[in-house]
Amino acid sequence: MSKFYVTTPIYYVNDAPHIGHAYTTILADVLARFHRNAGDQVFFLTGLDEHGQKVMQAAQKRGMTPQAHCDDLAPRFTNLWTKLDIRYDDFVRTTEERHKRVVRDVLQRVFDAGDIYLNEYEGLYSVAEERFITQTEFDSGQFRDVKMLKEKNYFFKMSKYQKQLVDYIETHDDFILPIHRRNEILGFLKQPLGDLCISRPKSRMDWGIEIPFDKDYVTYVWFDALINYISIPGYLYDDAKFKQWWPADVHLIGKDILTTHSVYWTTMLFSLGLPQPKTIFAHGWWLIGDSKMSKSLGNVVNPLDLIEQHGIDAVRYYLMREMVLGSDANFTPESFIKCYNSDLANDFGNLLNRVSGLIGKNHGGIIPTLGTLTPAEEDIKARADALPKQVNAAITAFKVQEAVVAAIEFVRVLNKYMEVQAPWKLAKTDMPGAERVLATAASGLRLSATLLLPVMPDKCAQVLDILGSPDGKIKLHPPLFPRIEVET
RNA sequence: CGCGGGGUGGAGCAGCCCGGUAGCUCGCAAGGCUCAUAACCUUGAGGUCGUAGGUUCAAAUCCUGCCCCCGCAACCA
Repeated sequence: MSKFYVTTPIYYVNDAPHIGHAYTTILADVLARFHRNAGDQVFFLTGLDEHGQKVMQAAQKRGMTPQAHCDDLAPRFTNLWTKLDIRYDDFVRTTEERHKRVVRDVLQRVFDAGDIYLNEYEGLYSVAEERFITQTEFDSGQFRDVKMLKEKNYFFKMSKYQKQLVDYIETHDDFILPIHRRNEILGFLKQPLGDLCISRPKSRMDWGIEIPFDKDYVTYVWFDALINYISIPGYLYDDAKFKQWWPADVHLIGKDILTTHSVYWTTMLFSLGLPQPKTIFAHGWWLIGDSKMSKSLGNVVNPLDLIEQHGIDAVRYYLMREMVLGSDANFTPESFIKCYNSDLANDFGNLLNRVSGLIGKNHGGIIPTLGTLTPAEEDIKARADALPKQVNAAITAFKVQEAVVAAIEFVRVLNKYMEVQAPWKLAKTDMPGAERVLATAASGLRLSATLLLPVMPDKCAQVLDILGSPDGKIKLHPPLFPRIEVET
């Protein structure tokens, strides 16, 4: 038995959650559930990033104080997580004192260690990005709201750790995944790394955590936010807890925030003398019908709509089944319906109906016991024995799609087995044979449901309840995944 | 030389890091079954894995060149 500490990014509270937030969080939940089922001690942390300029602006626009704005939006996230069946172990809000005190302490420590210095800087500042940009970046034309700004600020000596970071990445294969992201970062690190501006003068922006050694400044939102990964497990305040959980096993992130995690965060940890997380995993984006999801295009998918129509488990299944971790995936209602009908209705749900129906009709509703195996059952059993290992290996390698596919393929094997053995025929001539087949199918279905439990907690629990145990009585049930009929 | 992603049977994809007879789902055709959510099962048609070279006994997979497609104001996993 080991421990598993998984994090999601803490989401920036300037708007309502969308499918992207939901995806990352569901992914974390699925991994967490797999590890819990494997007997691991699990700590699953998610939460909200509530400081920074954009939050302040969003609040101003609504005529609210930043805190009131955050307090208003926070339940929209937590309520969604409830609806999505997310079982996190802790939920951090960066405006909480238990987080802020650690950020202040970290700033002080890094400062005392000589890794923070004050410097006057004049340069191009992107209001939108909340940071100074280089001339090259400005020339790219990708930044708006750029103005010349001259001010004193505190800088973190990121450059000091560049070599150490490169060495670390090169000697730790699983540190940044997938591999192409690792190469991307190594490529980025071939250029000299600058230092990171980590302060904002209150005169310009005061919605943040005050820097302990200079009350005229608050700290940069990323320097604040990243620390949640250690503040919540008790860094500096609960040694036992911190020792138990840190380093994290995986920081799940979207590919857009790879640099902040693999460069900013890692060098911060070096400065603190803390071990690095085992893995930083950057997944891809959900594209909506081949284009990026964006609010201005109006194609942002609200996960709640889908859930209301088809149930949370189907949505969780689709998201895990469809995206190869690390690549982008395409979200369309059509592909959702295909995936649902094919895997869940026709294969999984239908197999349950076949098995439970036959047991009900021919065997008095009592789930038969196995009896003597024939080669056909030996074959099923061999596959069944191999399956959990296969699924666990896939999960360990962050190949969630593979794990899900392996489980559903086994369901197809069972459907085929049923077809070949035809227990509905055997019932007329060979009752023990019919029982043997149905017992095998029921047991296989229980295994599939057990393996898919992390992905579809509710539906799989229902399957396990319906099929109970050998010798038990099946429960009557409506179709678990009614087919979605598409009107043409 | 801006950055990144991608080009695999009709559609959507996996495989590529760790070379070894090209796989899945959907669709299509024929057949089977009839317990089941018009679901299930079998067989078949259909691909020189963008392209030109290279390495190798062997390349979708590694290397090099080229072509084509997509995304890149803000929001944002």
